[in-house]
Amino acid sequence: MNVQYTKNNSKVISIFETTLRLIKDHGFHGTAMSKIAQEADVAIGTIYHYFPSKDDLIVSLFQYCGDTLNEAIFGSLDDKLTYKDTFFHIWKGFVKFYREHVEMFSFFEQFYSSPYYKVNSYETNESISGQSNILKFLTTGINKGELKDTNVEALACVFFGTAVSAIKGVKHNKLKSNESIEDVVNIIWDGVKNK
Amino acid sequence: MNVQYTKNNSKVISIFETTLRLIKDHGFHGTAMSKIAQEADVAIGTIYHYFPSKDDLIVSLFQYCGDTLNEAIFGSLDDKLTYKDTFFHIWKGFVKFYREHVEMFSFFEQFYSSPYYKVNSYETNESISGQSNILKFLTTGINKGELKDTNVEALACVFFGTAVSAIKGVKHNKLKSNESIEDVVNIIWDGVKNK
Amino acid sequence: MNVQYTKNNSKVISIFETTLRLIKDHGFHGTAMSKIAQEADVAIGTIYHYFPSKDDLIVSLFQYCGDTLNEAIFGSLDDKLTYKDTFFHIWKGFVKFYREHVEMFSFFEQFYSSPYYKVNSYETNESISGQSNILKFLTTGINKGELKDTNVEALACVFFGTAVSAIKGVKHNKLKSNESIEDVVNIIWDGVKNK
Amino acid sequence: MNVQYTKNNSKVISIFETTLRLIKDHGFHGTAMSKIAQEADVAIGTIYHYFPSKDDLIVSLFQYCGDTLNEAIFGSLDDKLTYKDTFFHIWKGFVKFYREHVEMFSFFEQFYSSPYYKVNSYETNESISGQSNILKFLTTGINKGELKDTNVEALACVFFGTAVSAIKGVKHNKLKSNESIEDVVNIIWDGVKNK
DNA sequence: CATGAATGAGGATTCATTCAT
DNA sequence: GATGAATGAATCCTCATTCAT
Repeated sequence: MNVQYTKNNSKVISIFETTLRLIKDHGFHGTAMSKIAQEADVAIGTIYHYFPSKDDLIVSLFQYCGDTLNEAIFGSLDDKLTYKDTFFHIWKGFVKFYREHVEMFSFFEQFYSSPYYKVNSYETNESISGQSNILKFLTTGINKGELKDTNVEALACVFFGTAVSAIKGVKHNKLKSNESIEDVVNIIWDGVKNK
Repeated sequence: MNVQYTKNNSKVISIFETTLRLIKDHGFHGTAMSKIAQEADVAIGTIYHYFPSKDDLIVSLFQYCGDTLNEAIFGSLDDKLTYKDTFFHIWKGFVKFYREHVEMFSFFEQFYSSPYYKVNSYETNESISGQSNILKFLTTGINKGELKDTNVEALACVFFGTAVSAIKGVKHNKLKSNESIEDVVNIIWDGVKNK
Repeated sequence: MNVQYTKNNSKVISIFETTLRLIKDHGFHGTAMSKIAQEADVAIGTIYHYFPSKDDLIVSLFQYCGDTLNEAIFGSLDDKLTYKDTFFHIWKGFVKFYREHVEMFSFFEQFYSSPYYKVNSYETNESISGQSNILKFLTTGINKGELKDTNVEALACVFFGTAVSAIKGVKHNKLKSNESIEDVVNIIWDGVKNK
Repeated sequence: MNVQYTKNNSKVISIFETTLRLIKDHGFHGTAMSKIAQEADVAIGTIYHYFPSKDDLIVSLFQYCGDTLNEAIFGSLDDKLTYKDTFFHIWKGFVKFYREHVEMFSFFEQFYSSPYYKVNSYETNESISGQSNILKFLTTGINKGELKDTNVEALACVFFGTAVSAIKGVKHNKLKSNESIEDVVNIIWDGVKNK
């Protein structure tokens, strides 16, 4: 199914959101198609009208979440900020987004650690979940001399790794305050910055 | 099931290892009990003789993996190393362990992002997967003035987040060399160290 | 499942009748859902479409049998008969019904002596299996001075006990003729009648 | 297994009593051999040492219960009582016995309405559960002119039917007092007595 | 487009029974 | 005699998917 559909079709949106919610609570395989239909208040046949299979629904949902994420983080960048401020803005935007969209975080987590991930090619996923945008941003940082002159992938590893870990920390109540989160960005900025 | 059992019972070990391998390739729910039995070369009933249910098997497996991990990482610490060297040793030990036990990494990933995680209490999991040991180590670092005087949880977040991310990077072929991994530790050490 | 369904759905009827037959021959637990599906010529899933579980099927079947029984016995009462004649009519109707619906008798016998019975409340069962109708009839008899002025429950005990016993007698070939059955009613009528 | 064993073997007795209790609460098929072993505090192998199969255990248990019943009711008859008094004594003995041995009543109920019953021949059962003794007693009554000159089977039907029904009545709390039970015997005596 | 009854392969679990110690 | 680990056939139930209306 083309994701464009999404924006104009309330049934599809309802299916997406319901699926997201159910997956968060019961996992992929604890979420039956019939349950989705029931909770989204559509007929099972309707889901199959839009999505050829459950796998297809999951993958489309992955697209849907990726779009939402990209929109939220890169849709609001301010050109006038310094590189450092942009770095902080993006990293915190990441964390903020997932704190506000727990189901999506949960979905991504499960998606990446499931066999679904293997089906789609790596590159595809990258662009979907905002990774390629960030890789570009980090490369720029190296070129401008703002970041250490190392392997971008190492920087990306630090960037994403800590972000994901921070979100989990919040989720499981280890990182309790916004302050703690601020601590984390400060630490990694000290790690990645040049000199 | 008592984990002690584990070490002296070849059938249980066989069940554990087989399950680990199957879960890595097919996910939790893609791994049928009958398949485990078949591949572990025991009868289905035998599995149920040791584990009341599939859930129970999974949770016991979690314990088993945690024990193995702890043994591997904290069983070989050298008292004479400097704090920094120990920091590098542990972080790299983490990454090394999972590179050598891909099935366990895969298992943990799925476990934490699944509903199973909710069953066990948070503290339990912490001690199992070596987290509490590392928290202690980081606290020591703060007290000795080796690490920044911030929230330990923030440091832990950086420590684990990057380690996990590095392992994934290796797994998905983004971080290709040992060098890249070295880059990551260097970056975070610069981030967490005092001054 | 709503029993109303029953009367207009040939699949449900087929499931009911098949189950009744199989239970008579092989008992509750000797009757596998798959067997029912097979013999009723529906898919297993279809049974589960109408009944959430085997237990639920059994309980619904209990309702179905109760309805059939009530209809048969109380659907054909003649107002003009004397009390005594009505007494004989009902008692014999009871016996006749079960002689003609052996599977239902067998089912009830098993149902009442099984743990299923405990699930439903006592009153419910009473009305289902025609007991409350008969209690009313006996009470009327006492008030009219046709029956002994004792505890209704004692009368009911005699009424049902002998009827059930007579049916079993026929079933196991002890009571061989209609005459013998007639003997039984005569005996109890002498026992319950006033003076 | 020969029932004689029974009287001198505490393990067998324990198995019997445990089985009886479990069957009362969970039914035949809700009572697993392993559960019996557990609760009777013997090994599964031990049960199979005494009884070749579960069926065999059930049938032996049937014998055991029958023996206990016969002993209780016919072991204490007083020759000097009148026929009527003996009639009352036996009928009430029946009811009393089962009130005091609910598990046995429950067991018999289930046994008779289950496929086990069909395995054993009719005559066998009769003698076991005290039926043949009572048939003799009723025949005597006819010959002496104490009872109506009808089919013995009809009398037996009334005798057993009401007794069983009375026990159930007590069990399910319909017949609340001893008085009510007395009412029942009085009613049937009026029904069966001569003239 | 939308519906939901019907399907049946597949999976978790139970439990009577065996047998080596 | 007694034990209990091991077995695997049999069972209940789930759920993705189809298709006639």
